[in-house]
Amino acid sequence: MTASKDRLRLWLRLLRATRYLENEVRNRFREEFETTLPRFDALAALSRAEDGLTMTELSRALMVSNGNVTGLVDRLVADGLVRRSGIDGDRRAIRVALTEEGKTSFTAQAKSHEAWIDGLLAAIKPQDTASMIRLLSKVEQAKP
Amino acid sequence: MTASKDRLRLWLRLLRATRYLENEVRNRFREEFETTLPRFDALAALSRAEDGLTMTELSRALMVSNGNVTGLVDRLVADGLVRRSGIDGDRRAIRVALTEEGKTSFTAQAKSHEAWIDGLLAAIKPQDTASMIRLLSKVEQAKP
DNA sequence: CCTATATATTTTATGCTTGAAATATTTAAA
DNA sequence: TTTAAATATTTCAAGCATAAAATATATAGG
Repeated sequence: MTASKDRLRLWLRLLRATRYLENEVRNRFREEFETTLPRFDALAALSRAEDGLTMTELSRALMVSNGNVTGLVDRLVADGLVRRSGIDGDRRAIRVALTEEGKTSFTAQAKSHEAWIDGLLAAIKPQDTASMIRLLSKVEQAKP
Repeated sequence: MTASKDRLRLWLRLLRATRYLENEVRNRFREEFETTLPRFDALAALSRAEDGLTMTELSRALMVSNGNVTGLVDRLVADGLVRRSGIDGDRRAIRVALTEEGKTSFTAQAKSHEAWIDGLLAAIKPQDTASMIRLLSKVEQAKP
C-alpha cells in the first residue's frame, strides 16, 4: 500500500527534522550557556509549575524514565538551579522546584531559545506553522 | 510577536510527537527483536548503500557524532550483523557493510517497523500525510 | 490490625551520545 | 622532499537514557 509507504516517509522526515533542530539547539545551548537540552527542558517544565513537580510528574512531563530524572535533578541540584523538598502527607514523594538562581537562568535561556527557534523555522510561513501544529496534535491524539 | 510564539509551539509539538513515536517504536524493537532504534537506523542506512558506507558517511546519514558510530558498529560487528573492511587507496577510511545475517535481520525488522508506523500514524489522513512531508521538508531546506 | 497491592523514588547495569583530544594517513604547499 | 593542513577514525570522560530490581511508604481489603 502506498499510504503505508507515505506514512513511513513522514516518520523519517519527522525524525530528520527533529534531529536537525535538536543538534542546532544543543550546540547553541552549549556555546552560549554551557548547558544541555535535557537540563533546559527540565527547567522549562518546572517553570510552568508554580509549586514544583514530583519526580514522577517531571518524568512524565519530559517523557523520559523515572531513573533518568533522578540523575538529571541530582546535577541541577548540585548546580543550585533546583531544590528538592518533602511533601506533606506522603513521605514517598519529593517536590522539585526551581531556586531563584534557577528561575533567573531559565528566563535568560528561554529568551534565547525562542529566538533560535524563530530563526530556524523562519522559512515556515505562519499559516503553515498553524497547519503543522494541528496535524502534529493528531499524532498524539491517536495514542491508544 | 505571535508568529515567534507559534513557531515555538510548533517546535514543542514536533519534539513531543517525535518522542512519543520514538518511545513506542523503541519498546516494540526491544520486545519483538531485542534490539534498539539506533541499531535499526544503522542497518537501514547500510541497507540503502550497495557497497556499504565509510564511518564518516554513516555518521552523517544518522546525524550523530563520529565517536558514536564507532561504538555502535563495534556492537553490530560483535553480533555478526555488520562487517568492517579496508578501502583501496585510503588506509584511513573503513568500509562498513551488512553481512548476510545483517541483511536478513534488517529485512524482518523493516517489515514490522513499517507496520508499526502505519498503525501509529493511522489517524493521519493520506492527504495530511502528504502535507506534513512537504512542510517538514521545508525545515531542513532552510538550513543555512 | 495485618497483609497484599499499589505508588514514588533510587539504584544498577548497560547502551547511546556528545565534544574534545589523540592517532594515523592523505593532500597540498613551500 | 619536507612540512603543514586536512581528513578519517578511535579513544576518553562525562552526561543522557533505558529497563529491571530494590527500597520505602501508602492504601485497601479482610
